Parts: sequence; C-alpha cells; structure tokens
Amino acid sequence: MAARRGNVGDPTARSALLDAAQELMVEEGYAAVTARRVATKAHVNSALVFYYFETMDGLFIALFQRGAENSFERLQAALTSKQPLWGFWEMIHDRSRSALTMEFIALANHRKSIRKEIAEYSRRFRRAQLETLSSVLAGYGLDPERWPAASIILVLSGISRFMLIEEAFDVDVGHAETITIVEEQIASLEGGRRRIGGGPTKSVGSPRRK
Amino acid sequence: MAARRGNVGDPTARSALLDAAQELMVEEGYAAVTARRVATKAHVNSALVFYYFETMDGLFIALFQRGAENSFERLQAALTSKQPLWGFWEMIHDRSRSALTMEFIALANHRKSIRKEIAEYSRRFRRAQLETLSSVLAGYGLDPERWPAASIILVLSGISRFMLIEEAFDVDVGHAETITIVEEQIASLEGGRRRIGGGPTKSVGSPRRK
DNA sequence: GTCTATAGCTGGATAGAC
DNA sequence: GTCTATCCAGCTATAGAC
Repeated sequence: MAARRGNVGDPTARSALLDAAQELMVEEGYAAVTARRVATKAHVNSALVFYYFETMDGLFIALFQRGAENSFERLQAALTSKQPLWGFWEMIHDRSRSALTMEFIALANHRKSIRKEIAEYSRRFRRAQLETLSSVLAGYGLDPERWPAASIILVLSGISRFMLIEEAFDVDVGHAETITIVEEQIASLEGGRRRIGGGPTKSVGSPRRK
Repeated sequence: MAARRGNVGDPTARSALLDAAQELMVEEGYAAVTARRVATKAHVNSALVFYYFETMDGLFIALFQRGAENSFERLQAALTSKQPLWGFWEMIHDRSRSALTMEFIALANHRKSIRKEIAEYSRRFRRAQLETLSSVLAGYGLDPERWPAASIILVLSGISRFMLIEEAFDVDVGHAETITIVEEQIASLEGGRRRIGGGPTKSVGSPRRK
C-alpha cells in the first residue's frame, strides 16, 4: 500500500506535499485539502505549503499538472504501441485516476484558474488522441465519413467514464455486457488483445469494492 | 430569469433555503454552500438552516431528494410518451441539471450519507429506465442479445454526460458529428422527432457559452 | 418560526526566528 | 528550507429571547 503512488520516497517536501494532497483529495474530496491537513499528512509544517505553492490554488494546479504530465506520457505510449485502440481503451479505463479526475472537474466548476488549466490540458490530450487514432482507424479501413475518429474517441471515453462513476456508487447494471460489446468491436478492428508487459493495467471487469 | 427554478415564489423559508442552496451549489460549488451564505441568499437567518435540516448534510440530502423526485417524474413522462427513446435522449441531455449532478457526485465522494442517497436513487432511476425501454426496444425489433437495453441506456447516458462535462470546459471536438450519428440511429428506430409541447427542452446542438 | 448572540473550532495566509 | 506564533475571517451548531 506504500508503493502505490508515483513519487513516494522522493525526499523533497514539495513532493511529499503533492502526494499528501492527492491522497486527501481522492479519499475525502477537494474540500479536505487544507494547508494544515496536507502538511500534517506530509509530516511537514503547514507554512511550507505557501512557501512552495503560494496559495492553495497553486497547490491544486501543481497537483493537476503533475498528474496530467504523467497521463500524457502514458497516452503517447498507448497510442504508439502495436495496438493503439486497445491501448487507448485500457488507458481511459484507469480506475486509479478516476476519483481524482472527478474531484478536479468539480473543483474547476468554481475556481477559474483550475478551470483554465483543465481546459488547456483537455484540448492537448484530445488533439493527440485524434491525430494518432484517425490515421490508425483509417488504416483499419473504417470509413471516416460514417465513423469519424472524434466520435469514436468520444463514445469510448463517455462509456468508460460513465461506468467508472457508477462503479463508485456500486451500480453496475449493464456494465459487463457493454464492455463485451465494445471489446468485440475493438477486436474486430485490431485483433484480440495481446498483452505486452505494460505495467499495472487491471482487467476491466468491475471487482466489487469494499 | 426569475421563473427559472421550480419553487420560486413558494412562501416558506424551507423552500427558499433549498432554492438558495441549489443556486450556490451550481454557481460556486458545494463548498460555497454554508449555512450563512445560504441563509443570506434566502433572506432569512442562518439558524433556520439548522431548524429545518438539523445539519448541513440534512440540507444537501433534502436538496438532492427534491431534485431527484422532480427528475423521476420527468423521466416517467418521457418514457411513457409516444417516442420514449427520443424522450429519454433529450432528458439525459438536460444542460440545466448537469452542473448540479456533477457537484453531488463529487460531494458523495466523501460524505457517506449523501453517497447512500445517490446510490439508491440511481438504482431506482435505472430500474425504471430499463423496464420501460427494454420492452420499447424489443417492440422496435431490436435483438436484445446483440443490443441489450441496459447497454443502450449506458452508452447514450455516457455519451451525453461526457459531452456535457466537456462543454463546461468549452471543448466540443466531435460533439456535433456524434449527436448526428446517435440521432440518426434513434430516428431509424423510432422515426424522426415529433415535438409535442413538452416544456423547455432545448435543442441539442451546443450553443456556445458566454 | 424566526431572531440575536455567541461558543468553539478550523481555515488561509504572513512575520520573523533559526 | 523549515519552523513557531499569530491574525483574522468564516464555519457549524446551540441557547435562549421574542
């Protein structure tokens, strides 16, 4: 349970603060991310939050950027792999980042600086997806008039995101059937999933929480 | 702008408090919903919040239930109309409830009582959708083995929710094309949309915000 | 039902010692 | 860089007058 995050073991207080903030945000929501609580969790003094990030908004933005950078690299790896469609599908299914993403979206709802940050990142992310996948899909012989790459990205992302949200409430009606349908479609275009190392990607079948 | 909410004009302080809480939640996020701010907005004293709802959690739950009850009735009306599939699609597209829903999901992330409330409501909602739509779709000759009603509900909901979230960040890559594809499919099953009175349902084509 | 007043707490942020 | 100490604003919740 201790080797779960990316920067654990990093010696600097800055990283420790970001780790602590992320954990708090996932487990108790953004409102629980206060300077004092973050600092306590990171075993440093709360004044350091303002030393490193100036304001609480600064902390949130730094946290978001760290995660976004990380996600972007993983996206590029997925999209340039032998099976980009499978890679994409598994990437957007990442359960471990879902709660954090939802928190940031809610936070962005009323903090302008964070909204701006997420909007920029989303466009960059989407552009990378679209560029790569549209040529991949054309290569698979898919008619871009009938099935634009942008729509496929949007549909897959929507399905995935919606199931992740529902899972958090222990609702999973239709999830398994839908995953089967989607994965059959992917397989018909790209062949069956060939697993290649690829780290901690979990299988997609709704293990019950708690 | 004044006839926007359901209970405007209701004389009791309780309703005024709920109206104020909803407005604050949508516009500034759940963290802005404090007893004092709600009371000020409702032009009553903050002690009344605790008189009517006991705790802040109680206020949130009452607010959620009021909205859920309302949505459930509108869902039933949509599902028992002449064009249930169109009704369903337009209902889940409701822009005006999207921000509130997202906020409640984030709130549920760390408030157990609210999580329980949303989970129960979601299941009830989904059950109603599934019961009606599965017979409707069978009536349209759709093979329930290939296209289970539960999957269709999930896919439509996911697409819709995802687009609403993206819209909030001014991202709309692929939205128009995807809406076209979805609505062509619906039309092929249920015929073109025949509009019948039906209140303030907006058209579905991403009017730019601000 | 609605108010005033207030207890008791936690928050963001800063000054200044080390 | 890291800490102690502190200011002051805003919070939930309650007691009790009207």
